[in-house]
Amino acid sequence: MTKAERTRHFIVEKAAPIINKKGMAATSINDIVEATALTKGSVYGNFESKDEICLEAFDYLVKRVVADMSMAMSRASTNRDKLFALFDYYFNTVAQQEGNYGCPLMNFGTEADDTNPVVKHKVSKAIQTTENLIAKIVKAGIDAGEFKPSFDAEVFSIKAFAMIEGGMWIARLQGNTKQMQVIVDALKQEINDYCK
Amino acid sequence: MTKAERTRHFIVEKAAPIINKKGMAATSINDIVEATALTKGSVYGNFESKDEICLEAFDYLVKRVVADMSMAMSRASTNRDKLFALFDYYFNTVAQQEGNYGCPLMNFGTEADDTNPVVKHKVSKAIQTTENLIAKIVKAGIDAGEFKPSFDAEVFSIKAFAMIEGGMWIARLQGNTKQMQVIVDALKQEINDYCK
DNA sequence: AATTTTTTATACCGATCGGTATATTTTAAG
DNA sequence: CTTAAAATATACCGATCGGTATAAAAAATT
Repeated sequence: MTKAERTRHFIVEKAAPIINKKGMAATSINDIVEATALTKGSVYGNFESKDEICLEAFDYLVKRVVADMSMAMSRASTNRDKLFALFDYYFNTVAQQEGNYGCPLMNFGTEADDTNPVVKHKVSKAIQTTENLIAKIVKAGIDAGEFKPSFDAEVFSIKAFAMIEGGMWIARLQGNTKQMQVIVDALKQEINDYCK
Repeated sequence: MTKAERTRHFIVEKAAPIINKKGMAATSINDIVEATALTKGSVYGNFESKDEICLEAFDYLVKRVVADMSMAMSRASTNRDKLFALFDYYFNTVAQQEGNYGCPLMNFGTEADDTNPVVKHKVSKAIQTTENLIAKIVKAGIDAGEFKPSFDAEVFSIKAFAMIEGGMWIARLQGNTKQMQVIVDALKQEINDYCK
């Protein structure tokens, strides 16, 4: 790992939470310079443009969410518990307000949808990946004889993901997790209803 | 209605869709000057700051959504049909891509949640109002003997609103309404299940 | 250790940002 | 029609924007 690679990574690490919080357009190079305690010349020696930093920051944030989520689910043995762990992960991250600036998919996606086709496409793919992940677990549960075959994996994955993203968005704006709790409980209830 | 009042309204009308599309921070006074074909002096003769324009634009957009939604629901006679009309309204607005830049609550809320407490509070109130509206219709349906008393109005309103906001967000990023259709169908299904 | 290459710091670029002072024009009151 | 008041246009402000040329410093190669 060369010095430049390490510095690139360092810059992304410091910039990502700021961009996730303030938005891409509202985050200035100066914000990043201050956060890294580097200079503008150093930043532009490692990145071609602010846009490139934003793209890498997005990838970094998504990778971290995926890693944390996988970690949380890995401890579960049944498919039911995997889904529960997934929902709990989302609930817990949004519940801990400290240093949590919301789901990067939501933040980057909402800003990019009418202005930044590259980011928009990245978010779109991440949405599909997450939904597929949920559907896959449901299907595995059906195959394992854990869930009833009438459990519609596609429909549930769409409903669950939309509800979780919507719920996290509401929780952040309301400043509490009351409604997110209702949503997670309802999703768990639906899973239990389809358990044999 | 004085000239100034008319001009204020005119500016808000022209600025609102731009702010909803690009975001508050990314929309410049120059964007508004161009859209209105006025001059900067004229704009600042009618508004104290860009912030004030953003606030009025938000109010304007929300009022329009509420008006359109009420109109769509007014044609329904039963509470079931009112809920159906509400869901169809959201589906139809997100389905018409032309000139639709997404739900103002979603756009303003996501940008404001970590940066603009005033807008954040406005969005928070609007979320509560919309959820209460849904819950109220469900309760009215129960009272009218239309729905089973086991239909939990609070839980349903939270689930439905989160799912619709999440669904519209997904539809805009994916560029199609496939998943929003699944969501609306699922919500209608749930209502029908609670119909007597 | 010497030298070449890479990385970082300084100083600056034109453009644009939100906002304002003031002159001109338009509107409304008498 | 006159005139006072309100609204609009012009020209400008300092600050900040993203980005760059170049010099100084640090790292890597020999």
